[in-house]
Amino acid sequence: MLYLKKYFTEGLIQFTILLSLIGVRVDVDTYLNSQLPPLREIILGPSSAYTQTQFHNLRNTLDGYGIHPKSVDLDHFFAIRRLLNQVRSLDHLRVPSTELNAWLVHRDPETVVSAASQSSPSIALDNGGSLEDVNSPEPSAMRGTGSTSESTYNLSGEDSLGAVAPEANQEQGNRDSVDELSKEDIDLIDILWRQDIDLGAGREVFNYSSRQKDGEADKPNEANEEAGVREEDWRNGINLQEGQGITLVDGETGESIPEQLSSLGTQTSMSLQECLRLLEATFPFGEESEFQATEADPQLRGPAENVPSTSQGLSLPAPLPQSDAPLDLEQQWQDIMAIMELQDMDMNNTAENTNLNNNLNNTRADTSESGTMTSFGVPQSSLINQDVSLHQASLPSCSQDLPNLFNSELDPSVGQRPTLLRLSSSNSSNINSTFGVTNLTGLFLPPLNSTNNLTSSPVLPDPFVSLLEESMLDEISLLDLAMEEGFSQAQASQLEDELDSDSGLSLDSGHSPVSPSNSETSCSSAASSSSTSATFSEEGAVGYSTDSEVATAEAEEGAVGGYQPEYSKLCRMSYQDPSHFHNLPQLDSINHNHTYNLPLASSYPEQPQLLGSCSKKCRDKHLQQTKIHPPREFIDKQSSRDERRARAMKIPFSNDKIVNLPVEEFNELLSKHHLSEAQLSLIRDIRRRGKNKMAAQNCRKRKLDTIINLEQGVQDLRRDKARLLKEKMECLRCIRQMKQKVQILYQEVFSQLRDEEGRPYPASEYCLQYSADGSVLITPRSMTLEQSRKPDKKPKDKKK
DNA sequence: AGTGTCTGTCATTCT
DNA sequence: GTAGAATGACAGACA
Repeated sequence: MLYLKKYFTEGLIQFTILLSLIGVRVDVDTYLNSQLPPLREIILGPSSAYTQTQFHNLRNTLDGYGIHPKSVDLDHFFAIRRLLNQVRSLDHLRVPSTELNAWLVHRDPETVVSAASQSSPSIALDNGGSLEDVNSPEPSAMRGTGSTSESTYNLSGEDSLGAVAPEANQEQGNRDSVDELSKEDIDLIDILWRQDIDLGAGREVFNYSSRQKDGEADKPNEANEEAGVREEDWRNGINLQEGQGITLVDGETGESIPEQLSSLGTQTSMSLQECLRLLEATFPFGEESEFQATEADPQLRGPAENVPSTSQGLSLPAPLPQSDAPLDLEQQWQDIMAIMELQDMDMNNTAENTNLNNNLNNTRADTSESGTMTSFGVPQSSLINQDVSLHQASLPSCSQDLPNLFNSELDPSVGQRPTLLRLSSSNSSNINSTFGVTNLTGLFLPPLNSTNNLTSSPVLPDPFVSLLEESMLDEISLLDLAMEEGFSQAQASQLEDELDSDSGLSLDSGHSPVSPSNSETSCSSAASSSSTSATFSEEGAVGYSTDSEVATAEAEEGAVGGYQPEYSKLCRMSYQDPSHFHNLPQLDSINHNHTYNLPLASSYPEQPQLLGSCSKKCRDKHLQQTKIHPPREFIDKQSSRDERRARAMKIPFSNDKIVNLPVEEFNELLSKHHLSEAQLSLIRDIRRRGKNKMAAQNCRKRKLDTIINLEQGVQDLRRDKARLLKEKMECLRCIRQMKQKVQILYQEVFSQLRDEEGRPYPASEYCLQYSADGSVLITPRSMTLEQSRKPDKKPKDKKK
């Protein structure tokens, strides 16, 4: 059933995408500002970001059930996680992967092509992955958007967001009354707004709630005809809001207000908001300002230009300087990964259970704390697995609206909402290929984009863009992150294939940390092989052996028969301490014998301990073997080739002594015994080979240690890099804020300046100049800084 | 049958 | 000069 729905939904989404591609714009974003809470709840869940749910803790405390009774996906997620933890408790990394592909499909409200309405409820889609949930199913908060488009909060009264795929099993639950929830959410938002007012947040943050509160009578889904009017109104508001320096006409009251100030919203600090209010009261931003961002990002505006705009002739400035240059999406993604990884390391060093979603959430949380960055507000535990595949069908104006979506209006919505976003490693390439640039930047820099609407100067660099431009996380970063974050084996391997690692080291190619291959496996396999290799034909003596004697000796060994070299190897391998590599899951599957300096199997008295360190299966095998064969034969089986040669040559001391005795003692030992030349030669060969064997083992161990250390160094460097990137983002953000403040103050000062006749100075002819002593001078633009001051300029002290 | 891994061994260099 | 360590290269066993 789910599959049927999936495919059906896929068809719908593809159809919607097709519509958007041929110019029939399906634009959701224009709804976001006025209708945001419902839509937001559709996408991310009910507005409860301010509610302190214990959602985050549930992931760790519960076994996955009962987190959110309305969310089937969440239950599924926790069930997966529970199973995952169980599996991990077995020291196996097995990550069941759910896959989600979120498609952002926009439609043009004017060209009423409701993708959802034209298609049937169950939207099936996805070429690569299954669109399981875009809306992050919240039955109470959303209404089976897949079931009917009109049911989705009646966004504009007549059409709604299409192409949102629901969970099939939530359709019924999603048919709940949206009106009730909308109202509840409105009330909740209003309450929260009041709280935030107390905390100093501006009302601008809650445009929607204020709107709803002011006109609570006209709920979104009450009357379509009213909604049509209101839709037009808020479109005005939006577009004016987006316009730079354009006086905003309130959509409902018709008042001319500098609404664009409000677009700063939450991303500005309180002082800045106060400043904005001051500006709001002082001047209407009616004239062109030199600070206004004049050109929209071509990438962002491009689609909008090709499509009938909803702005009723008003421009969509969208000053997003970060998009001026085409971004390397892969770099973006890798940088994001790096930051996530950093935060993951910061929050949980053990971090075996952390996943990418947690990282995402951590990132969001951090940025939310920082106040001006993104504030996704997605519950940390709500994001389940690691695979997010956001397929963006069209993004005409998403870059402008998406910020708002994820900004203040979105924050409160996601507290309870299990947005099941997953980063699919299998779709990692899809992410790169299908992620719109604006999508990423909009996701992670929404507030900044919004502030750009007001006063951002074009020269202001977007921190994230510059960050992304400069940060080049290597492929190993992504791959290792995927491995560390618990990607499934298939996903990781696929990711690895995609990354086309050129590393000559194949530490983990054969085995995966997920694979249940451990020392026990090797032991058991060796044991099984030993049982099958009952007859073993010893190879001829090689090397320095003295040949005839040895040949005869080995002929005798053949008479003994049944030599099983696996057995000694097996038992010696049991000495290895796998915990040594537990911190490196990539190395878990390497079952080398790192007990290089331990006594070899030739030291017979140690065999019980050797076997004692074997696994149970190994010991059982050993007992069985000892029952069958006499001890002498067993000793032969435990012997190495040199030992057997030594025995054949009747060397009167053990190979252990031959190899490990100091030179003086060794020579003394040789002098004590009357040995033939062949025996002496064999002894020296045995000693040489034994020494070299240990040397080779040590050499390999050193190699491995070197690799481990290098890997650790890479991790450290990656962590440092991510930290530095984060710091850079913060710095850039602060710089941007400061510039904005300066610009605002500039405009405030400039707007209040009057010449002798009481007329304001035209901004096109005059500008303010700052002097070193803090004073501000107004000078004609034609004059350079070095030119003499004009006689009519008015120095004015500037307060900050 | 082909391939990758592990291990032992040899050759060589260096200490 | 010898012993031994270190290491690259090779081959056999094995999965």
